[in-house]
Amino acid sequence: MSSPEAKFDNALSNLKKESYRITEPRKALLKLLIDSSHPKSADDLHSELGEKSYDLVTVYRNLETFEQAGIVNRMPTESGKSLYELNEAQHHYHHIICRKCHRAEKLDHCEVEKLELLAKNLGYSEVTHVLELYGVCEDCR
Amino acid sequence: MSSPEAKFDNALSNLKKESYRITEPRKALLKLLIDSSHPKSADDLHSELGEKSYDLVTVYRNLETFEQAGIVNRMPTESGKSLYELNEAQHHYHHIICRKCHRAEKLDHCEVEKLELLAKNLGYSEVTHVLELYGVCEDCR
DNA sequence: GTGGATGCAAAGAATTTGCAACCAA
DNA sequence: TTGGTTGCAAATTCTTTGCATCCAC
Repeated sequence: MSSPEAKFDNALSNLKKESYRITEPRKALLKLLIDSSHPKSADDLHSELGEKSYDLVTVYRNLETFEQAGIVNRMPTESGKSLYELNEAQHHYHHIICRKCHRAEKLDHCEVEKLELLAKNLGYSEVTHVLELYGVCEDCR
Repeated sequence: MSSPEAKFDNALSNLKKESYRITEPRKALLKLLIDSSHPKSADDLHSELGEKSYDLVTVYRNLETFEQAGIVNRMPTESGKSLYELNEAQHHYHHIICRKCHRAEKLDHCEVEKLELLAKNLGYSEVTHVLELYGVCEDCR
């Protein structure tokens, strides 16, 4: 588990590796993502940056850039909007998302390897998966 | 494993149980869903009904009704649109979806019970999950 | 200086809502 | 008959695109 500073530097070097530029909006977004305890939507991130600071379009474009640089993961949700979180390559996990308040909480463990193997045996390549659990949290009940 | 006719009758009785009415568009949609070998989008279903037969809005509204009656499952996908499939309570499975042609194929097995238990222990109720695998199929490679 | 990045406006795609006409029970 | 259902139009929500300006390298 690395420090926020290390994560930040690591993300910057990933960007440089793909010859993306280091800009103010990108640095601000990265810091936010690194400090996030749970996955957030483009809109959440935009609000947290301060509505007027950078355009929502810039947030979307950079999240896409980050995804391509392997810095963040995008996960589509039941509600139709996507959430983004830092890609912590070390360990793979999923979330339980509250249907009411939409907060997401990490769940360690992932047992999907068997299914991925099955898919590969069926002839699929570049296999990945999206797994999210939904429920109603104590506070919302 | 029940026959298409049995599935149809079963779906109708589910609708009646919740005092939803049996209408032509609903019957047509149910038949389509029962005959579907893979999950489909609202738009797919609308096209297959014949563009002009029933309104796309009606398809959306009825898919939502079906979901509430427990007749279909809705699954959000990577691309942002949702797919619908008949809810076959007997056995639970997931799909591998091709990133190029978007066809979905069933995968038997599901090992997510452990994660659901974890979520319940964290205080969540009504826990369900969405799991989809993505890859590129042989034909698209 | 030059090509990638940004902001603003506008377009797009999927889905939802309002309301009058309609029809299943 | 009457309240659920439908169709049409329009609104919403999330996300993407076009284009002129700007700035990181």
